Amino acid sequence: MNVLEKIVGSATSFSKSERKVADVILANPQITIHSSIAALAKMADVSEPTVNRFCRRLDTKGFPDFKLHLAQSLANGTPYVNRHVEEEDGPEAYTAKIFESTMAALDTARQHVDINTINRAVDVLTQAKKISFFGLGASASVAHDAQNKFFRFNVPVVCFDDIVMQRMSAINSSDGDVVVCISHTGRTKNLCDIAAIARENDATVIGITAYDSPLARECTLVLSLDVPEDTDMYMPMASRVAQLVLIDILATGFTLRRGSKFRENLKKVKDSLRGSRFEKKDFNN
Amino acid sequence: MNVLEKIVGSATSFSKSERKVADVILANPQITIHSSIAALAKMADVSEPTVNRFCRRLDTKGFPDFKLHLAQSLANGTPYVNRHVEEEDGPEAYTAKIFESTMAALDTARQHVDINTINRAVDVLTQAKKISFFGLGASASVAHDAQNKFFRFNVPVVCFDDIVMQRMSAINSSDGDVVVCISHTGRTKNLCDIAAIARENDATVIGITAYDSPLARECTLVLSLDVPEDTDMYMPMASRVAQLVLIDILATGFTLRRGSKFRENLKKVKDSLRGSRFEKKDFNN
DNA sequence: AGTTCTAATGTAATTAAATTACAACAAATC
DNA sequence: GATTTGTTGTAATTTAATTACATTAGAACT
Repeated sequence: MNVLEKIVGSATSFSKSERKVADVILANPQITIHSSIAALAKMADVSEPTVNRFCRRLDTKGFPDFKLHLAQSLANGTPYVNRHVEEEDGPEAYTAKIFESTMAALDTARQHVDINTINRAVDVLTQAKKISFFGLGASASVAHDAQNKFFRFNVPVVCFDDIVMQRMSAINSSDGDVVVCISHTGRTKNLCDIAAIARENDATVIGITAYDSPLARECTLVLSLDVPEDTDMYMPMASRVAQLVLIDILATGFTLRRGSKFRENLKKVKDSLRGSRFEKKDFNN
Repeated sequence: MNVLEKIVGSATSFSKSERKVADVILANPQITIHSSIAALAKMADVSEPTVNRFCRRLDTKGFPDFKLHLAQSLANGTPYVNRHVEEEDGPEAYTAKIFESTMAALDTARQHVDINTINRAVDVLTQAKKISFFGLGASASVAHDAQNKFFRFNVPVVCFDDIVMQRMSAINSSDGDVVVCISHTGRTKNLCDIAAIARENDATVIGITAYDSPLARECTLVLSLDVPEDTDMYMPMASRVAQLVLIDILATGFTLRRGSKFRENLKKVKDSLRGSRFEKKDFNN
């Protein structure tokens, strides 16, 4: 919890003089961080030790330390806020807002994601005989992306964005196979069925979906992101970015688990593209 | 520009002792902000005034002021330097690093993106008779995602991740058609060809690619993101997230341009999914 | 209402920290 | 090799923050 919030939060437990200090700080936080304890004391019309005591009450070591925390609060506060796009926004406004709310979403995702589950998912994936990525609608592109990452690892990977193929694939799965079901809401009936079928056939099912959703119930392992989606636009935006980052994390975990020798393989995959590309030097003349 | 970046940036202009100070600070920024000038001087094995001069060189009022700036830099959570995944990172470390470097990438993308071009791209897209999204490899999933967004707008949209189809589609394009080519490097030969073909057939070609790349040359409009990609993992990660956000921005711009009546259409598309989903109430009992 | 106790606040002294002025030194130039 | 310029450190000074203690205000109890 940042200091500014803490000041507001513990407002009731302040004494009269501490109140005065709090008010001055909240009114001019930016000035506060560049003031000495004497200047602030004068502004709040209290003595210097009162300011010092105020700082200590907020679990800081003293005034300088308090300023440090305050500075951090101020820096943190502004950047990543979830701002909604409004009807009258111009290109500048909506561009900024979408970038910022996406970053905000990633920030909350980072805080909510369960490292332990990620680790277990990586475990499961590294030991998989075959990995299947299933997604529908907007999540289909996430599934494709996942396939694009994991096929580089020289593991059998498939990706289906079609219920019929998914269903057939699920029925054919067996012990040692891993099925990754991707769905933001976790309420798509067909995908729930498919997860159930895969599990009945002894596959390990990893869900990249909402915690406490019907799909989550069907999964062996649930990777939940808890990203607040801006539904004003009726399109999945931030949630899908978070899903992709999660895929990146799983893929990274995978490569790290495999060790450095394996990483050379990845380079080979990348190098294989050379022929199909313009080299930088070709272009610079 | 934040202090950490500034330290890295002005690395060359430092003297020998200042270098020592910079190294110590970059290595333990968190410790630095809680140290006195004496402690830091000792760590860097220099005198106190040297540290002070170092602070002043970075346009701060002195050491305490420098610590304030440093605290703010750190607070942003965003990466400074060396947020790359290391061999020995555990799940906690690599998860944090990937989230942070992705957010950092979005932040730089936001700063570099040209609003004017975005606006023109939205113009072009709203007036398109048909929109085609082309991508190969990792960019294919971005193209799919774009299709998933734009088809909701009731405009003819196609998406191909296959050079043959792309080529045929490009040849058949005509005045009023918009082709969006997606490629991080902008050096994929086949895609450059396809962009050229589309333009020869009077289509407007929008490139989501690197500025100053062969592909960029072939495009009518270039949306450049300038995201520094961490190539350690040999996989496109941050760049692709930035591309997706850009797609979100274009889609949002599109809906805003079309006005509020149009937005009701979007809701209808979303509502159409209802039958295929578990309702929240169904699940809660 | 008066007394006593406790908590809150301020004053003054102390300590710690940062900055300045200046001297010594190293490296570069003539 | 001398001189100049720039860099670094030592010691003195100044400034800021903290502590110890005294005072006051307010609450609780007689």
